[in-house]
Amino acid sequence: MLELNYIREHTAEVAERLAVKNIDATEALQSIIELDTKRRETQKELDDNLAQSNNIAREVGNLMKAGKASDASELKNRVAELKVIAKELAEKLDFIVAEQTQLLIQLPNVPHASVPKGKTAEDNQIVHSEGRMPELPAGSVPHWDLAVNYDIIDFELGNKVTGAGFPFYKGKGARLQRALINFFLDEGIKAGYTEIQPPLVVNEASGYGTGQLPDKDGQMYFCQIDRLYLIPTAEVPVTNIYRDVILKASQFPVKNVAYSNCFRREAGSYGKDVRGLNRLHQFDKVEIVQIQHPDHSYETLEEMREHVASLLRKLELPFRIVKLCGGDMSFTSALTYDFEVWSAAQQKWLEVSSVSNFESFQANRMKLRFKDEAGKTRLCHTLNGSALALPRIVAALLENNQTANGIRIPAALATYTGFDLLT
RNA sequence: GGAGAGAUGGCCGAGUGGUCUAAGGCGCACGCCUGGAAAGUGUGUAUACGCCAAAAGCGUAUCAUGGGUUCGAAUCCCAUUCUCUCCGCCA
Repeated sequence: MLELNYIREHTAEVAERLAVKNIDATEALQSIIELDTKRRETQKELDDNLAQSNNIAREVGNLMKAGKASDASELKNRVAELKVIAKELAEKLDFIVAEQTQLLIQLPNVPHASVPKGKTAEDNQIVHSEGRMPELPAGSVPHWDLAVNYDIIDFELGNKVTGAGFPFYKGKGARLQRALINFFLDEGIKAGYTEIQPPLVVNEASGYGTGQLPDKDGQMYFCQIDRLYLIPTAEVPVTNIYRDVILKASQFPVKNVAYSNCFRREAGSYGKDVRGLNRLHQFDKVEIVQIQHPDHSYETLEEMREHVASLLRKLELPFRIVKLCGGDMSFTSALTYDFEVWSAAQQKWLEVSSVSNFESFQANRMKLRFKDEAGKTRLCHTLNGSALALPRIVAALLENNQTANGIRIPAALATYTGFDLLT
């Protein structure tokens, strides 16, 4: 949620920057500001009314104590009158605030000044490329075939037991999953992150805190009877640790790394993009989250970007980094780098990580603040990134490293799998 | 799931209808004292919104959350959430 004061003081600028995300917010912003004026007027009236009531109640108390109860009845009536007005004002205020919040909560984050204009992924900026795209031997196949040939991932079984998008990992496939999770976590810990094991379901307040609600309501699995959501990413429980928290400036940067299953309904997805591991309803991901002083969040974004790059380097995967254009960015982000690995058999780039700075957008929703040097309470900046999401990494590892003798496992990972050739 | 008890400021804890912007203690910050430190001592110590050009100041709200009773609620009533104890079930 954007900060109200900022909107009030930089209305034109906010509208301009939201236009980069292809959002015409002029009308919404206008309404928000009009509502804000009304809100303040109404609150002033209400506060004054309540102040009068409080004063009279105090007088009544004094009269009672002085034994002049009869003198108080006039005053009691006066408060009764004030109360009628107060009730109306309170209802009016609630209504205005609800309307304003509704508008505010639907407004996306403004993109950073460096974000390129654009509508779709086509307009994203490639900012870095690295690694060699392998020439695959004749007879090479995509990972969904390798999964069957080596009996390591069973999609059919997933269909039977649960449904599409919930595969079983078996034998060395399961071992490979576990190896990747441990590798990613260990690398995170080495980089100074504290490991967290979060709950896999969250309540409504947490969904709002990180911005999944109300924007992505239909994309999360929902457990009706307990009103809990299955997490689409560990970002949600981990960032919400800091909901309603006031940090000390000395605690920056807060660095957490968490492995979790992620659940996504992916409503509306179809076609060949969902083949094999390309898009699943349940998948594994290690997520890094940082909370930082507003003055340093962009340095932190670069640091996180470098961390993710180092992981891909160690996995010997060719990758590129793209800076997302306004139209392709998420609702909550101010600046996002996507990481894509080259999937040699599919002959395409697969997104494996998204590293974002949310500035104060999430912090404002969550009331995540800190005391600055002057003792003033201010909003923190939050950042997160996948480091990394497993399925597409597995797809690329299997495809890129297939040989006549088996699938080669990169050295950094072989320590964890216990084998350097998957046969 | 059943029965009972409870939820107060960063923490502990007092407070069962009016002076509660909540006693007392701990912690923390700053000062005094000291050669320095400890001890001692003094002062301060929440959040949000609003009024104000701004600071100071003032107003309103907040004692788990949401309603209600009352001129007046931390205190009484109702609902919800959470915690603890006992019983049941159970990885």
